[in-house]
Amino acid sequence: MLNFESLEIAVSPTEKFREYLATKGMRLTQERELIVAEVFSSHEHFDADQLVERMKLQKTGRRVSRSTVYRTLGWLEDAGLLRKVARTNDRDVFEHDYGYPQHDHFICKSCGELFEFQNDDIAEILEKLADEINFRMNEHRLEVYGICDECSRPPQRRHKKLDLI
Amino acid sequence: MLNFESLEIAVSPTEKFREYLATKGMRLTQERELIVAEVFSSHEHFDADQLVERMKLQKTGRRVSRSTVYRTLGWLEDAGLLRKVARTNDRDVFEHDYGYPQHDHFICKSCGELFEFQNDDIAEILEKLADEINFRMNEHRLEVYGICDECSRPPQRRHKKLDLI
DNA sequence: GTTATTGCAAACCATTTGCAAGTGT
DNA sequence: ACACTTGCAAATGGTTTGCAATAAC
Repeated sequence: MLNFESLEIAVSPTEKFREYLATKGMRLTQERELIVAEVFSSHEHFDADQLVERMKLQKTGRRVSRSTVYRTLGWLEDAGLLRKVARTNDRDVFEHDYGYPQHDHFICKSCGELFEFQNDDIAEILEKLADEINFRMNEHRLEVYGICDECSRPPQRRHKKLDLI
Repeated sequence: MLNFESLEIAVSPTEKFREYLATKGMRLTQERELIVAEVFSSHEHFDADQLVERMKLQKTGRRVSRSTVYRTLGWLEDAGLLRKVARTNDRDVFEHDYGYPQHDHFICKSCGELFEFQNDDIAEILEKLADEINFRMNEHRLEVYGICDECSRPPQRRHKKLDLI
């Protein structure tokens, strides 16, 4: 029996989304396809508003409304293509959750920058702890707050993205 | 030289809040005192709305407005007495962050229940990782999602608090 | 043709804020 | 008198939703 699990990256995000939509009797419309394309054109974290802006910049004549962006983000999350990673400036921040390894974030309280890191030991510890209370662990979100290298340096040019993000 | 760090639990939450307020030229009013008392009367997690309700139930004639509750929550957070632990049903969820050991949570996606756990190894691993990128770590938030023991049992009576919280 | 989808504008809702009246010193 | 606070009502701002027009099959 073939192990399709290991093949998942072989399917493009768009294709995976089409499959998800199919299970809901929904269609992969032009708008949805444009959104998936834009979302997966970069690995950067983003929020709904930023995505709306990026959609406006697309050369395609097709305009995508804010409502459609919001609705589609929800489905992309359901489909396992995106996940919310944090909340910055009162906005949900998304990142790719497909074809992208599990990881967590250091978040600079000064500039708001996110730094990804990956560590298997933590997941292992969690498995063990979950087991003790018979908790069926699915996933986790780990945000580590502090001050990043750049921001902890003497007064000089530094990040200042807190209200830009 | 005395180590005051280790004495912090000796000061009551109210007293600590008074000290914080003093540094800001602010007063510990009756309203604020009632709120701190209510907040620290139980170790349960809560959101602003729940606290507003609890304030209404207090036998004191003194009524505390929603605005005051919100404002005070912010200062309690600043003062290090409370911290936001999660977001449930679009609301910020708070818990004690004073005289209470660092811990994290298992969150049941079925019933919404939070289960606390405590593990030093994780913090240790984080310290090491933070060090590698020269990140000055202050604190972290770890939420582990999954299904709790009770909810993973066969169809029977079970938690159903998702929209009650 | 029928059913899903879009964009718009309005609704929602937790949280914040302006401000006049109130309170403590 | 003075400076900080409160409660109210209104504003904010991200996100959601109702609905008539539109597009996909």
